[in-house]
Amino acid sequence: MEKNHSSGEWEKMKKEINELMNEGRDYAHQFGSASSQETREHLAKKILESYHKSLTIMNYSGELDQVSHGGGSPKSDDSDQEPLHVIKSSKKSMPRWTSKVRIAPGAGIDRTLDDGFSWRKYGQKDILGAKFPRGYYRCTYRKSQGCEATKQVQRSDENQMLFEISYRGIHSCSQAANVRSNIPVQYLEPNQAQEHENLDIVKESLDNYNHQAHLNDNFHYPLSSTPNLENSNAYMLQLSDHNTEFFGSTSISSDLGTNINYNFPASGSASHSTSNSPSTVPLESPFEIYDPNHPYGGFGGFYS
DNA sequence: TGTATTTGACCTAG
DNA sequence: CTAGGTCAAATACA
Repeated sequence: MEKNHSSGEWEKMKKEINELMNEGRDYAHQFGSASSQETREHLAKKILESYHKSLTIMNYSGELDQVSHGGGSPKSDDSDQEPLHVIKSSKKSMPRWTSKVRIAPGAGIDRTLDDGFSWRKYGQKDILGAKFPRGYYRCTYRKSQGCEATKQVQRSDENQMLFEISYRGIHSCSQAANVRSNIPVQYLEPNQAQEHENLDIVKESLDNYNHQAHLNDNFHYPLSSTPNLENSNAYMLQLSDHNTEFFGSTSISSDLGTNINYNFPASGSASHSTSNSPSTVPLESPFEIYDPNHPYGGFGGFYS
């Protein structure tokens, strides 16, 4: 993707965005240790505000020149999609966010990685520099309902109990209505690398974002329009209505320590979440630690 | 027998 | 050319 902004302008924006993001991160951090519901709600609002401002800046950031959705998805893969209207829903422009999921000693992987949706594995790939292969999953209902959602599951190198799950695309299948919170709720640990990574993504998506925001002058930020951000998914759905690329990052942590017998990826136990339980995110899962009902939890410091 | 997973080949962006 | 992402035939499983 090309960057269309003058470097001066971009630097300025970058700085502001960075500050706002940091602010949001701090709030998110506090959020993690907040005891009272009230405080958490307050912090959640602050978090949203910070990111709202960031988005506003991005939105404001200037004219967009030519669309460059050259990226697009390579394969005929997308061709089974209905014809697009204004903006092609390229893979790159799909909403994307990442969850870090840590498996708890007692909980099985299946459970831990079960986000309530049904996924079918369609590939696995060794990733350069990563000890473990990355698993590629797509929604089971892709064919029957044309659901484009996909996810990638990557086990962390250092911490074998940690999985990074990248989601892409919004579920348009019938499950979407049933699954309440497919995004684990947690705060993001302050992390330099993560910050940089996120900033890069901000940068990368900026053009796309601006362009699309431009096309949708009346961009409604869900902050006010969604009285109850029941979950981040709802949030994403809204954004996706505007074809806005954004990303987020949440990280789940829990106490752990022991090894558990796990055979990702070979045995495919990674995430065969045959959706029987949309209401999962069970109590014994690590997710419980961070009140899954909390409206804003999913922002975990970085959403984009 | 139908559905899901595995896995090597293939495709494309960078 | 390489690495990441996807396809699709073969295989496993219920």
